[in-house]
Amino acid sequence: MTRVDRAEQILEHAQRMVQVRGFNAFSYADLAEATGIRKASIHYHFKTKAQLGLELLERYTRGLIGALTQLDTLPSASTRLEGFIDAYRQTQVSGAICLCGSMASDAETLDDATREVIGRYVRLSSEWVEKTLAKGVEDGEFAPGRSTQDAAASLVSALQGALVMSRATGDFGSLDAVERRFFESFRG
Amino acid sequence: MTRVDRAEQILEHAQRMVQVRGFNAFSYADLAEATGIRKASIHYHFKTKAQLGLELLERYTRGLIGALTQLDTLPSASTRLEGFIDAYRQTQVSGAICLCGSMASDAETLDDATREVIGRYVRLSSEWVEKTLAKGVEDGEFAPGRSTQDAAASLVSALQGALVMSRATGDFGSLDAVERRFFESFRG
DNA sequence: GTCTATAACTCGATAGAC
DNA sequence: GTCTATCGAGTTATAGAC
Repeated sequence: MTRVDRAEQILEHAQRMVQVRGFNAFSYADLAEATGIRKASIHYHFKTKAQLGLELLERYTRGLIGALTQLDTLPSASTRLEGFIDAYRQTQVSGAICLCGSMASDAETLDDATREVIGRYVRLSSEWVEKTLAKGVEDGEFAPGRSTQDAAASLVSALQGALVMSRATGDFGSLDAVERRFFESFRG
Repeated sequence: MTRVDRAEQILEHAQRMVQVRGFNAFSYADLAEATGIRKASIHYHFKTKAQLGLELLERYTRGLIGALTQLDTLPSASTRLEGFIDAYRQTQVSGAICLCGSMASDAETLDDATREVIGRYVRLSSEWVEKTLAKGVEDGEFAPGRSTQDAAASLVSALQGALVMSRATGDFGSLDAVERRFFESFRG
């Protein structure tokens, strides 16, 4: 297997493990078992676990940017925002939480560079929602009056929280509640 | 030191560590250093780490029930809800996240009994908010029309998420945004 | 209750052969 | 690129003295 393919395979498994179990609850031994190569070979691709975590987040952020670019091609602000929320729903039904939400929980055990990428992901999300919301208001699709900035920050927090809570309660309904309240507040 | 005092002291330190670093990122050695006794003595009070985690959550839930009972003595629904949100703000400024939010992130590494207590905590919170909101509407303090159940589930998710996100971004403003939007939606 | 000592294991990481 | 082998440190947990 080529270097990039193998690295990609490792990142794929590692991401899933972080999203399901947490960054401090999986090991190179787990990755070795999942990929079918030995621990030492994982170190060849990712020298340290901290480095693996950083590349995981950078890759995840690239994925976000790609997804948002895709969503931007949709015709209305509401369909774009529905698509955004749907991505969280997909994460939820797969039994995972957001990679950044998971790593933010362990933030104090990570280095500054890694924490910075998490912050950037959250800001990117929030700013995209705010921009999309403002466009919707501008186009007359949404009712004006509410703060688009507060709405964006609230939505991102609520979606992140809903994923974490639903895994503990087994109740997936809070994500729907978040979505309903979000759109309700911009109804004319 | 008596048995109960020592156990209480250990729980106090352990809770802080879980809220700041995560359940899988602190050890009996850390607790030994914090309390000034040896690792083996910690095991005398809490046989296993899983047992410590369970007792941590049960104690935290008792704290919630006590706090909600206190809040129920306040004169209006809005002051009660402000008090509820303020508790999250205090957690935030102390650099921590909710104990249940932290452990919910590691939920897949915990046993069923422990997960159950987390779920109970979330349900208790959400039901109290819903009840308080409904009372406010009934008393004419809040405008009717919105689903109190959706609002409660959204608020709890958003507060939990805001704590996690703010630690990664360094921006404490999302909690204020959540609060403003929550009360805004019930304004006449 | 708290101690010392240690078992049994897992962790991230490295050296060096192929 | 992947392997075997191993290091040193950390982990939870227990036995038994005081």
